[in-house]
Amino acid sequence: MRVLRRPRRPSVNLKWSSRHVSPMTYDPLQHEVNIQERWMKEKAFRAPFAKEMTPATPTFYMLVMLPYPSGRIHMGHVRNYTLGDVVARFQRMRGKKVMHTMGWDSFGLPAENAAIQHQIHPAIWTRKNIADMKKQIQRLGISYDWDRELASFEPAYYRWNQWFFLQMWKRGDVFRALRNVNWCEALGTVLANEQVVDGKDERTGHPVVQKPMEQYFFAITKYADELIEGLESLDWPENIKAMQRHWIGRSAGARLSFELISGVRISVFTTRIDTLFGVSFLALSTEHPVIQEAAQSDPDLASFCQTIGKQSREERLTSDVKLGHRTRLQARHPMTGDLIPIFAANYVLMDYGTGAVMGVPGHDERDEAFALKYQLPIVTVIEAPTRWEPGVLIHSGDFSGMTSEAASHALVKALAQTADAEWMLTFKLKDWGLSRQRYWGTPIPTVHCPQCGVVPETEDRLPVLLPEDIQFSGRGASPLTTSTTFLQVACPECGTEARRETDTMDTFVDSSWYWLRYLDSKNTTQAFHPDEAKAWTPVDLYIGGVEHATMHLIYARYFHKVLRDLGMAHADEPFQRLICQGMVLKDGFKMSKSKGNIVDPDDVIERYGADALRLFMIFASPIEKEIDWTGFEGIEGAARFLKRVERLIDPHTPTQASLPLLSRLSPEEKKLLSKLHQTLHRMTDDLESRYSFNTLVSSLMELLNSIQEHTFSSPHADAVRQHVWDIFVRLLAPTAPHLSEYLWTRLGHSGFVAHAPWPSCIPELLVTDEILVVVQVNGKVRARLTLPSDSTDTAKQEAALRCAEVQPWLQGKTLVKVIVPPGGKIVSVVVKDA
RNA sequence: GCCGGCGUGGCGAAAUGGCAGACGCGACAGACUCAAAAUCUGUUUACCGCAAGGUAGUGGGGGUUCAAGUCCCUUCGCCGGCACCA
Repeated sequence: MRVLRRPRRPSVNLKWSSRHVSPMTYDPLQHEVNIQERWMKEKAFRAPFAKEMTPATPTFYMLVMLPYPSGRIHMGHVRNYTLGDVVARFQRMRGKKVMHTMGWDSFGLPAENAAIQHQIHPAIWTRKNIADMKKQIQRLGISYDWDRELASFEPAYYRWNQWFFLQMWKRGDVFRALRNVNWCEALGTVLANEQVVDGKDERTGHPVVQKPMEQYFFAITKYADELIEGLESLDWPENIKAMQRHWIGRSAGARLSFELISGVRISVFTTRIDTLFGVSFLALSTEHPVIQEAAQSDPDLASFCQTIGKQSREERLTSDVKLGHRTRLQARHPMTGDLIPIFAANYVLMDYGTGAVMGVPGHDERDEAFALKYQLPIVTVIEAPTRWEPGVLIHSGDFSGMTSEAASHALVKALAQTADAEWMLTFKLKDWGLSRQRYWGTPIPTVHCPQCGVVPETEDRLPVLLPEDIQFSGRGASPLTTSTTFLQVACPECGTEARRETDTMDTFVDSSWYWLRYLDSKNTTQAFHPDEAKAWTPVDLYIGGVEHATMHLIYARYFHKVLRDLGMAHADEPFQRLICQGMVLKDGFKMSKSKGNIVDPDDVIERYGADALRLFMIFASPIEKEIDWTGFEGIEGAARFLKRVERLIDPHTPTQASLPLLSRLSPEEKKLLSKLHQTLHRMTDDLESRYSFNTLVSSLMELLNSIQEHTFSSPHADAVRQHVWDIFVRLLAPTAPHLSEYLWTRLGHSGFVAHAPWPSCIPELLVTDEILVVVQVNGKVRARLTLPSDSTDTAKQEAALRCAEVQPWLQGKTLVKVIVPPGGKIVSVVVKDA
C-alpha cells in the first residue's frame, strides 16, 4: 500500500466549511528531503558555544547514546533518536539553547574482524559504515548539530584518551597487575569474552584457557563508595539504580586474621563476625598466596590447584559442586585457641574480599554443604528463627547472651590487637581492566624501556598514532606487533631504544567522555574547554538502551568524577536524568540478521515517510517498554493521522485576523478552544516533566478529532481556525517535523516552525463554563451532572442529592455523609440501611 | 537463590488514589462508488434486558479508604539483572 504517495483527492465529506478544494500537493518523500536540506543549509540546529551565551541563558543538553557504526541503523536506533529529537525540538521551541548531536563509537572488534575476513583496513570499513549510517539517520530528520559530529577512531579524538590516561597515571589512578585473559593457544592470541563460546573460540573452535597476563587498570574501586552514594541524587529509573548498586556490591563486614602455627597470618573478610565461635575450617582460594606457597611442597595440593585453575570462569561459576582440598596447614582460633583445618576451595574467589573465608557451617549454607562433604563439625552458636539470620549468641564464651549486633562490635574491639580485627567495606566492583590485545583501539601511551621499565609517554609526543602497516591474520600476538614503524621508540625518560606498548584501550574509554567532547569537538589544544562543560553539563536528559545500565553508565560516571577531580568537569554526576528505552522486537524476538526478521527503517520511510515512522515509534508504546513490530498496521494508522491533518488544514486560507475576545465566542468555539489549550497544557507537562511520549501523540489525535467535529461557521471562524491550527501545528512539530514545516508555511508563517515559540496557554481557557460532576453512592457511579463550573461544593452536594438518578438509591436509607474531595469533580454519598 | 519490574478488551495501550478501557490497530455494519481503494459515520469488556437500565470486571486471595488498576499484605505467572560475593 502506498498511503501517502500520489494520494487522490478524497470525496469531500468534511464538516469543515471548505472554501476551496485544491489538489493535494504534499508529497512526504520529496518534501522531507527538501526541508532537511534547508535545515542543513541554514544550520537550523546549531548549538552555541559558551562564549556566545551568558550564565543566564537557558540551556538543555539532550544526549543519546552514540552508536557503533555497524553500517545500518535498526529500529532501536530510530526509537532512541526520535525520542531524543522530540525532547530536543520541544526544548528549542521553549526558548532554550539545545545541545543535540551525534557521533560514532567507532573502535572495536567488528572492524578488526572485517579486516581479518575481507582484508580491508578497519579505517576504510569504518568510514564507509559511518557514511552509510549517517545518510540513514539524516533521513529521519533528527535535529542534530552535525558540525559537532565526532568519531572516536580519529586521532583528534583518541589522543585525548591518551592524554587522560597520562593525567590518571600521574594521579596514581592507573596501575599494572596480572589478570586472567581468555588465551587461545592454537591461535596464540587473546580473545574477548564474546568470542568465547563453551570454552572455545567462536570462529575456529580452538580451545580457550585462562592465562594470567600483565595488564593496565584504572582504579575505579577508589570511587566505589561515591559511585553508590551518588545514585541517590540521580533522576534515574529505580531498576537501573538497583542494577548499579548490585554491580558495585558494597558489603559491610569485618576483617580479622587467623594465625597459622607457622606464624603466618591469614586475613578473612566476614559479614558475620558474630558467628566466630562456630568456625570449623578456613577456606582459601586456590590462587591465595598461602595456598600457592604450600603447594610448592605438597604435590596433591598443587595438582588440585591446577585442576581448578584450568576451569574457565564460566565453568567455575556454573558448577555448584563445592570442591576442596585439605592442606597440611592449621590455624589457631583467635578466641578459643582451637586448631582449625585449612582448605583450598573452588568456591572462594581471590578477587573478592581477602580471598579467604572463615567456614561457619552452622550459619552459612555454602559452608554447611562444604562441611557435610568433608565431614567437618557443624556448631550452632546463634539462636534465631532460622539458622541464617542474626539473633542471640550461645556457646560463645564471654559473648554468649549478647545480640549479634552487640557481639559483633565487642568482637571487633576485643580482637583489634590480637587478630587485626577492624570494620571493613568490600565491593564486588573490580578495577577497570583497560588492556586489549587488539589493533582497533586507542594505543596505550606507554613504552617499555630496558632501563626505566614501563614509562608513560610525554604529553608533547601525543597522539601515539595507530600505524597503517599492519597484518591482520587473526592469530598470533596483537596486530600492532607486526608493525615495523610502531614498535621502536626512544624512551621518554632516558632516550634509550625502547619498545612501545602494543595493547590498546578498552572502547569503554571512548564512550566515557564523548558528551564532553561534543561541546568542543574541534578543539586541538584541549579535550574540551572547561567553560563549555560549565555551560552545558550535567546532561539534562540521556536516553539509551537498557543494555548499558551497568558497564557504560558506571564507567562514564567514574570517568566524569576523575575529570572533576582534574578540575575539568564541574558536576559530580554527568547524567542528571536517564531514560532507558525498551527494545524493538519482531514477533517477540530481537531483530537480528541470523533470524532474518529485520525491518529496515529505509524501507518504511520509502513507503510512509519519516514523519509517519517517527510518530508511530513514539505512539506505539511507553518509552521504557518493548515494542513488538507486528507489521505495518500501526504505522499505517500513523500515516493516516498525518494525512488527515494535512487534508483538514488544506482548505484553510491564512488570515492575520486575531482571535476575538473570549466573551464573544460561541459556546462551541469556547469548548473547542478549551480542548485546544487543555491539550497544550497536558502536552507541555508530558514533554517537560512526565516524559510520557505515547500519550503525547494520543492527545494530539484527540484534539484533531475535536477539531474535525467542530463546524467553523461563526463570523470570526477564520480567526478561530487560524488560532487552532497555529497551535496544533506547533504541537505536532517535535514529533512530525517535516510535515509541520510544510503546514507552518501553509498557514502563512515565514521561518521554521522548529524555531517558532512553543505556544503559550491562555489560562482562562483551561476552565470550561460547565463541568461534569460524578455522583457516587457507596462508591458506585449513579449520576453524571453537568453544573456551572463556579458551583460551590454545597451547591454540588445539593444538586447531587436532589437529582432523579440518585434519589432511588437514597430511598429508605440513612445518609451517613457526603464528601466532595478537592477538585470538586466527585460527590461521594455514603448511606446505610435505615 | 537474591534483587528489580510488569500482569487492564481480539491487539498496542490510557487512567498523576476520584467516571476503568481515552487514543490507535483490528473486526463488524452503514454512506459514497458500476466496483474496489481511499474517505466519512456508527458499533466493538462480559453477562442479564426490547429498552431504560442493572450486575460483574484491571492474574488470584485478603486489607486500608467515602473512593483502589493505582496504596499495604499474601499468592501465582511472565520479563529483566545478578548469581558460590563470604
